[in-house]
Amino acid sequence: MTSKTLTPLALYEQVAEQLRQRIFRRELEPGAWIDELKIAEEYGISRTPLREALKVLAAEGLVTMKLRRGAYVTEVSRKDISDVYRLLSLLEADAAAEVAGKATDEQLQRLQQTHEELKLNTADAERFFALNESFHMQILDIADNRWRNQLVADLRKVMKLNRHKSLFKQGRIEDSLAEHEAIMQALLQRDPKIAMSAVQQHFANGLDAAI
Amino acid sequence: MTSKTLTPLALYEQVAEQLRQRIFRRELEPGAWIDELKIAEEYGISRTPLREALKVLAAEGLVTMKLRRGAYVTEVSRKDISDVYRLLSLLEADAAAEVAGKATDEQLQRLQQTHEELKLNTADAERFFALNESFHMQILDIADNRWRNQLVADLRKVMKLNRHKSLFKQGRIEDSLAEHEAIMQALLQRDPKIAMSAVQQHFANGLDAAI
DNA sequence: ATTCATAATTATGAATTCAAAATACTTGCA
DNA sequence: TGCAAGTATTTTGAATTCATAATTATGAAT
Repeated sequence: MTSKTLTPLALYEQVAEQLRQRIFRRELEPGAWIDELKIAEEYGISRTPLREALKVLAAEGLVTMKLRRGAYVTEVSRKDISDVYRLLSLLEADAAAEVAGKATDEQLQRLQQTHEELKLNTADAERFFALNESFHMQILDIADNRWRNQLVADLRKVMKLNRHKSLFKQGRIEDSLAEHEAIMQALLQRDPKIAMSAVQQHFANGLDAAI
Repeated sequence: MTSKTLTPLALYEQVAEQLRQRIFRRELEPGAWIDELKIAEEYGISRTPLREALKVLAAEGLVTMKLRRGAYVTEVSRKDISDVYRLLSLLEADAAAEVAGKATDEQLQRLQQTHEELKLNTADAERFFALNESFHMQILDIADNRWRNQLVADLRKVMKLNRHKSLFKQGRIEDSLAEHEAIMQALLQRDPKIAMSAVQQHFANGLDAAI
C-alpha cells in the first residue's frame, strides 16, 4: 500500500479502479447491470479495455459476469458477509500472531502512530475508513505474505459492497477503537495468542455491526 | 467441483483453462513470456479473448503482467510456496473443523468413498492428484463458504506451479494417505480440534515434501 | 384487451485494424 | 573488431468493425 506503482498504470487497471470506487460509493448498486457502452463513452475509451477491467473485477468478486448478458455488480447476502468476515478474521488473526513475534520496534511504532491518528479522525467517515484500512494493512505488510495480502485485499473489497449498512451502528466507532487498542497492546507486549484473539474479537464485533 | 457450469463456458474462460493446463504441465514454464500472437493462432482465435483470459490468470496469480511487455508465467520462490502452504493450512484446517461439526453422515460417507478410491490409485500420478484435489475440495464444499472455496482454489493453482518438485519425494504418497486417514477419522468422530490439527499436520508435511 | 408471432433494435462477444512502444537489425565509423 | 546511431520489425495496447444472441417493440388474431 505504501508504493502503489512506478509504471503509469495500464488503462484497464485505471478503469478497474474507477469502477471499484463507483461500486463502493454505490453509484453502481449491487445487482445493477453495467452498461458497457455508456461507461466506455463516459470515460472516452473503447469497450476493449473496459471489458478487460470487468474481468479483473469479476476475479475479485466485485462483479459477476453472465454469459451473453454482461456484467452485474455482485449482490452479497447475509451469509456472504458472515462468510467473508470469518475468513478475514482467520487470515488477519494469524497475521497478527506472526507480527507479535517478528515486528521490529520501529514497525510497531509506526503502527501505533496510525492508531493514534485514527483516534483523532472519528468524525470524517471517509477518512476514518481509510485510516482503519491502513491500520489493518500495515499489520499484514509486517507479516509479509504477499499472497495473504492479496486475499485479504480482495475480501475487504467484497466487504465494502456492504459497508453502507455498518455506516454506522451507534457506538461502533468507539468500540472499534478500543478493540484496536487491545490489538496494539498485545502486539507491543509481543503476545501472539492475545493478539490473535484480540483480532478475532474485533471481527466478531464488526460482523455484529455489519449485520 | 461437482457441477462446473450449465452454460457453455465463454471463450475467454475456455482459453484460460487451456492455458492453466499448459502452465501446470510446464509446457509454459515459470518466467516464460507468453506469445499472444502464437497462442491465438494455435487456438484459431483472435488476441481479444486471449488477452481477457490472461487478465483472469493474472488475477489468480498464475501469470504476471508487465506493462508494455506482455504476460509472463509467474515465478514462485521458496518463500512463496511456504507462504501459500501456510494459508492453505489455515483455511482448510478451519474448514475441516467446521465440517466435523456440521457434515451429514451421507456427506462423510461420500468423502470416505473418495478417500478409498484414492488409496487404489497411487500408481497413476495424474489420477492421484485429481482425486487428492477432490478429497480436499469435497471438505470445502461441505463447509459451504464460496469465498473460501475461491481463495483455496486460487492458492492451489499457485501451488501447482511448483508441483514438479514434489513429484515425488520418496514415500510422500503413503504418508499423505495416512494423513488423509487421520483427517477422515477425526471427521467421522466429529472432533473439530483433532480434524483441524490433522489438516495442519498434513500441510506441514506437504510443505516439507514440496521444498 | 391480452397474447402470441415476428420484426427492429440493442448489447455482447470476438475479429480486425491501427498507433505507439519496445526490440532487433543493420550500417557506418573508430 | 567492437560499438553506436538510426532504421526496420515485432509486439503490445486500444479503437473499430462485424456477427450473432438477446431484448424490445410492433402488430395481428382471438
